[in-house]
Amino acid sequence: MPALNATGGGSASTGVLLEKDMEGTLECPECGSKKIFKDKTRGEVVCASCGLVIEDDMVDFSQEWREFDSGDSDKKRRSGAPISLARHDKGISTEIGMGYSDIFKLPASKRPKFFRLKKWQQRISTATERNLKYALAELKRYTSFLNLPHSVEETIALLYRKAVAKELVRGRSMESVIAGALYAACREHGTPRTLDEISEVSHVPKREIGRTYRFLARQVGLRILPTDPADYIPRFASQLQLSGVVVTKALEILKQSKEKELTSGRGPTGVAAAVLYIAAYMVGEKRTQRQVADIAGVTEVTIRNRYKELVRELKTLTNLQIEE
DNA sequence: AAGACGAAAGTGGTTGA
DNA sequence: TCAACAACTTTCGTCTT
Repeated sequence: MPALNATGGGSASTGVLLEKDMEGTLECPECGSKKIFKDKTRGEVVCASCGLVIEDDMVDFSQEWREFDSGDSDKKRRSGAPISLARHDKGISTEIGMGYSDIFKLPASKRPKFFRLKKWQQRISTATERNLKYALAELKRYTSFLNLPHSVEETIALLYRKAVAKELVRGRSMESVIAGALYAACREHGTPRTLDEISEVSHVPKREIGRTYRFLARQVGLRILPTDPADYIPRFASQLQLSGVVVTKALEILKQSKEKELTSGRGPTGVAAAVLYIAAYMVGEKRTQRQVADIAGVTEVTIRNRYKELVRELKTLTNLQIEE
């Protein structure tokens, strides 16, 4: 008879039934019973019928309890920041001597020891760890410069970790791998950045980023889909200080041109630029071809070519000349 | 004077033999 | 590996507003 509160079913029971999403997923390897309890105070998962401890040392991710003042926060808060892939240690390691305040809490005689510890901690970290630390700091710089959300940053970090694990970084500059991962992740998230933009922050040539990106995508098994011009439109529009009306109009035109197969095989930025140019013109917030071209990273000629095709093929636009 | 237009030649990347 | 190819760029002269 195991001494287990949960089996007793009595008042002293600290056992709780498994949470909904875990229900039925576990089965006692001893007696086959599906009645599994999670004992949060002990940090154990146990079988209700035979008492076997199926799992111990489980991590409790839940918040302790509510805090009402700063005193409470000291006493009760114990779970730190969430783990993040975008930090080299996932945000959970201890670093000796962060900041300066600690030094002055020590008596002068202990200070040399403090510095020695700090130095040795830096020395013993492995090469990959140091690499990751540096790489992710660099990544942070890129994402903040490009205004990318944290979710994208996490994806990039994950991709980069995969690349490191597969030794894909070898023979390539670290920057180019980050840049490639960034390009891939942005496309995955529907928040694409142009190669030009990425090239600018990373100082990696465009063709290098493209090459690394394709290589990465193949090795890690990402599906490569052509970028949708629609993903560029809101961002370009805001950079050109165009209203939402223009965006709506632009997306509408884009939809029509997709149906006419006018977008396939064309550079997505060029299409986005042309569609925006037309939409702005129609709504009465005209921008010059030069302005749109600069933002989109294409030339005026490309915009002209795209928009000539659009005007020729789309009935809704053929009266554009008449409107002038 | 600035913007739009279009022709022509050049560039970098993809594709298929 | 190489040539063919389409998309895109660069450059430049002309036209329009």
